[in-house]
Amino acid sequence: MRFKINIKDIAEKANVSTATVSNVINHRGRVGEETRKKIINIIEEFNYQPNEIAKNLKLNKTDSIGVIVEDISVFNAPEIIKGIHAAAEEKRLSILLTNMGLFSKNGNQFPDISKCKELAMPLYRQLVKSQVEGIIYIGIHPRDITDLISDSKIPIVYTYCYTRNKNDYSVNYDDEGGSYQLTKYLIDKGHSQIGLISGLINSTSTYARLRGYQKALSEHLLMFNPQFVKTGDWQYESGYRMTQDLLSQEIKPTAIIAMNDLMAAGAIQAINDSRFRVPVDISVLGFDNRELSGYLSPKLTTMSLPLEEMGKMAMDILDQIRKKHNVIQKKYLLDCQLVERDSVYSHK
Amino acid sequence: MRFKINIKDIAEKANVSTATVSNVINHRGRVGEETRKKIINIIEEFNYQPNEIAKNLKLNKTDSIGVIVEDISVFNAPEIIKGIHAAAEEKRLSILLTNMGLFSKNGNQFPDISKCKELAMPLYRQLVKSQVEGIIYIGIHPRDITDLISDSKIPIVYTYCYTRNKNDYSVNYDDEGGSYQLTKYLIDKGHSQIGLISGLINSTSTYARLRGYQKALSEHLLMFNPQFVKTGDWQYESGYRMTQDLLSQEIKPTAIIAMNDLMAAGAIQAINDSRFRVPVDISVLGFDNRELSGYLSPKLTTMSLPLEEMGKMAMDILDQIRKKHNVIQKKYLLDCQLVERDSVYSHK
DNA sequence: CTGAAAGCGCTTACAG
DNA sequence: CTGAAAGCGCTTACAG
Repeated sequence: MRFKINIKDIAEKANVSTATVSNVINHRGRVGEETRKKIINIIEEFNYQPNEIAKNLKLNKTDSIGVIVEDISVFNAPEIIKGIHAAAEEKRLSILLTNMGLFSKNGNQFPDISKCKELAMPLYRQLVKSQVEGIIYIGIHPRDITDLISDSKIPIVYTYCYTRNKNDYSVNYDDEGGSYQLTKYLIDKGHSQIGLISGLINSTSTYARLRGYQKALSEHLLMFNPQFVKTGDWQYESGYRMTQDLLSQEIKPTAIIAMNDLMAAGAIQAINDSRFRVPVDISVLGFDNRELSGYLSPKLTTMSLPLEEMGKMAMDILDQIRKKHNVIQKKYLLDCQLVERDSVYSHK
Repeated sequence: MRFKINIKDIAEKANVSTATVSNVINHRGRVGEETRKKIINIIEEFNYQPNEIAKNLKLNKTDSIGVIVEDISVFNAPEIIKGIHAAAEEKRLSILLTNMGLFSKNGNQFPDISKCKELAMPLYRQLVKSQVEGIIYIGIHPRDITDLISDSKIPIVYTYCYTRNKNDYSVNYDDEGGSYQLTKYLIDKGHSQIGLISGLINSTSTYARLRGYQKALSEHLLMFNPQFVKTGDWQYESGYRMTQDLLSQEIKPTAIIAMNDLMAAGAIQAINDSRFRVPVDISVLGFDNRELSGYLSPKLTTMSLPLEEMGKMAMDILDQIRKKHNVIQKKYLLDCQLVERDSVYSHK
């Protein structure tokens, strides 16, 4: 006695062939109204659910896509995955999720590409065997991961990371643009002495954000003062220390942009611990719009990353490829959005 | 011309039967060393990956389990999923993840069970069709969801939520114990006037935490003073307001336990905005150990939830059931752990 | 409108 | 040690 009922059982009970049952389930072929009703009833009576595995094998498609996330406990992952799910639901695709646990295993440093490969390939192979029709790879940090997965037979869209390969798809946010917006926002509020606390210098984001900062400055004919740029390491402590540095200088900035919210939290703390106040004496801006930014004192004005949209976009691209539509553009850059809160003072 | 190579292709190229190829792939049956080597070489040459879908159909098992998460962007989800993945990897199981997006669609209120059911059932059915061998259901908030999914043929483990059904499996953290620990910790530091800002009163957690608080008090022969208990709604603002209430009373607490970190953040802010200081005048404790707790000023001492362990445990239980082992215990309660930081003052 | 039959890519009990 | 054949639960082109 089998545990699960199958299409043959239904066919027998209804005194029809499996072909007919299949036709009514899939609303195809012409089936007499009588027969159809009888079959529907039996299906409901036995709560029959067709075996997708068998269907997939026969049809040689799975309507499923794989996701490899470098680390699900890093702040960007849940929102991106959420976007992927929203788009997948719409397209009736299912998601096979795998987690490398890269951050947990390696800390905040980027492991070298070969180490990543070692972690990623087993997951990739597992997804291939499971016949996923596409893969979304979610990076832990925007960076070049060329050749992590070489010449895949199934399409891959990289998000929150990218490759140098012209044929690879990637969707990222506009780091330079976000930083430009932040700087311009400050300039528009009358600031001209703007400090910058950068992330680690081996990071693509750091450079892009630095470019955005310089671009806004030069467009508004403001001098770029290297003294105002301090190198942090993305962590709270470095935001604190670099702010102390900035405050100890002869000429002090009237505003500080930290390249992420964690360092901005450190900056606020350093200022609060000094004789200055945020934002009246010194404004502080963050980047990322992480949860904590809304609970600092004062609440932090920061740049929100289009994470959910990135997930959606990645899924959309995969779907286009799946449908054999021509996807012309390979590299996407989505806009960030300013979140105004209470940490910036207007001098106008 | 097919795109993918299959076992038959390999068999032909090696001049053997598919049975033999299958035997070498699965290390079963006796195959001559010569033949084995020849086949291995061909497999590698063509980078052949067996089709799991076909294997699954034949073997009538999928080695995959489904996860239904009520909302992946709620703070508890990523860590639980991480734990699930860690355990799944070890057991060589794959994860089919689905997201209800409950919070995004409904806000912080608990939607009624019928609304949840409407959202959950399609995901459940999809997982059943995909032949998952078990399901882990991750709640948005600890609560009773009896009958959300009724008499499932495949085993379900509920985590971060539970049912009244004696036969259902669930794994949760010990709310009462956590709250007891927190209160006792304060008492041990010499506090006797301890304020409490609760969550919404329709919440199981709120009651369990209240019980833990009262238990610690009475065990140490301290009076329970209803004036010290204020009802919040889990949000920052309510923590702020309720703390103001507490501060305006004749007898002021020397410490405040907020039932989550968000309200604790509000409490700290309210105290900082008054003539008192944290922690010298008033200590503040949170619950949940969310990321922001480490960036408040002062850094918040709080209760860490065993999220990753919950995920692991849920996966372990499913694996036991899958292996037809007898799983005696149905309901699990995992311990929370105190995270000591800077928001508590010792009066000893 | 309905059914018989082939086949998707595997595995396995059995025969040799 | 190796292979022929059946079968997992579906779908579909074809015949009637």
